[in-house]
Amino acid sequence: MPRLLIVEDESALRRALTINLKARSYEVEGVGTGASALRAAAANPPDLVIVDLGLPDLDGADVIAGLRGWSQVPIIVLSARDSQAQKVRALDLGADDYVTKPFGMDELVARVRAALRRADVQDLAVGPLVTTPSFTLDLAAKRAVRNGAEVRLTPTEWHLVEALVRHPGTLVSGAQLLAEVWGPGYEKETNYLRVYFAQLRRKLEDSPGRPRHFITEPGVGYRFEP
Amino acid sequence: MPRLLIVEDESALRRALTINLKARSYEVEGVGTGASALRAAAANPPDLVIVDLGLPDLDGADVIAGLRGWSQVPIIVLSARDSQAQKVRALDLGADDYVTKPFGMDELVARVRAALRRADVQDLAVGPLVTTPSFTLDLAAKRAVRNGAEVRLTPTEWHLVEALVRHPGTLVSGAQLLAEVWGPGYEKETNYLRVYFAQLRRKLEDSPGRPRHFITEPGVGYRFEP
DNA sequence: GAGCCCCGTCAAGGACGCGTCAAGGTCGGC
DNA sequence: GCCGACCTTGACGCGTCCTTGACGGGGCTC
Repeated sequence: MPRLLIVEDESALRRALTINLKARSYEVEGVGTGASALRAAAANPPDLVIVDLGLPDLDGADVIAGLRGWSQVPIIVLSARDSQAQKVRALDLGADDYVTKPFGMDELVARVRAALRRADVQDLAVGPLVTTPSFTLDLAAKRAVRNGAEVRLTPTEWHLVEALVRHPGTLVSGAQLLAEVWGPGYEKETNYLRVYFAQLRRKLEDSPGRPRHFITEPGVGYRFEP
Repeated sequence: MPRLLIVEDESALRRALTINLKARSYEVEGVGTGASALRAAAANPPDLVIVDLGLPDLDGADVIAGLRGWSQVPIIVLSARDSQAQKVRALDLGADDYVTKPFGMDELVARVRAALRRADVQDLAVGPLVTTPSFTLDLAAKRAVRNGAEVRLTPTEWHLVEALVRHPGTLVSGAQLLAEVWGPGYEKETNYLRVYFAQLRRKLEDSPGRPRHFITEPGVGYRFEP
């Protein structure tokens, strides 16, 4: 479980980040000032640091320089959109990546994962890779591979796969899948599920007629078997 | 790949310099004393030397004099702001350029490049290079080369390339690209992406009709394939 | 064993997204 | 003030994807 250190003075945003990353089972420590960030990093070295460039005491760039003095830990910078110069300087000082505010949570998580992967840190948190004997799915990169060849999935197919794969081994009701992929109000359109699961099985299963991974539980819903 | 020798007693700064210059694929050797600097330069002549004037054993000026006794290697001096006299003396002794502390990394890199160019050292190591079988991109220097010829990209094209290339192999959503290049509020202007990717492909791809590096994932976003 | 329900399959239509081209419009340099 | 480079915007054709309907089969109930 990788440790993250978040340096962000705005407490609302810090809280939101902490909660969201903890929900993805990272270990998270949040601080509000540059000085405490350097102290915290020294006391308990994190696997990755997220730094806001606009801090009250030190400049975010000073934090990066301070860390880079002794540590190779990956650093992701949060920056306002209009501070191009600051951003460049942060990268020059040794930041690994940056995210422009405002940003989506999933985007930030994707960068965190990528940075940890580059740094060769074991990222056990909801790995983007889903593997079965028949195929491999990379949910983050939206890539599917079967027998060494890439398989193209349409957006709706991806959405459906994601909704199902998030609960491996357990059963998901048809209504739940419909509501998640097509939105509330589509709970009755079980047709969609039939059509799309047929396509998914044709694209991913070894013998679409006898699916081994996308399994129908008659009268109840569907189940993903890794 | 030019070799740089860094002479700096403050270990945090020495490390920061080393890491940052290595990141630009220079070969870097760092030492902390004037004596070891002269020894290192004699053992393995560098293409450029960066010297801090405030050293514990020898004065930085002595290092310059020691080098100039037998070598024309370019020398860049790091000096505190208030030591004007020291600075002049260093230049008199044969230093080529100086940078006043505190300095930005990009400034130092610029001087390094300039000094190497003046010294006619092949400076191939210009920053983060992105290479594909069809073309080469130098994001730092904003240069694109295809089939040996330089290709001009407009500012927006560079911005878009940068936003995409930062995640090689993985998918970037259209909204994300739009927000990063054109700013928040432009997430719906998918027109821009179509127009600009068409231009990029025409400028960089071998067969723009069948792009191999700037790939569209229909309904989702775009992907850069190195 | 007949009827019903649920599921899988197939095909056709229409909608949507993408690539392409071309025409204004804006900004900065000469 | 003119010219060129660049950005924005609209229109059009094409291909893909989503939706929808019909059909058939298997299992369960009666």
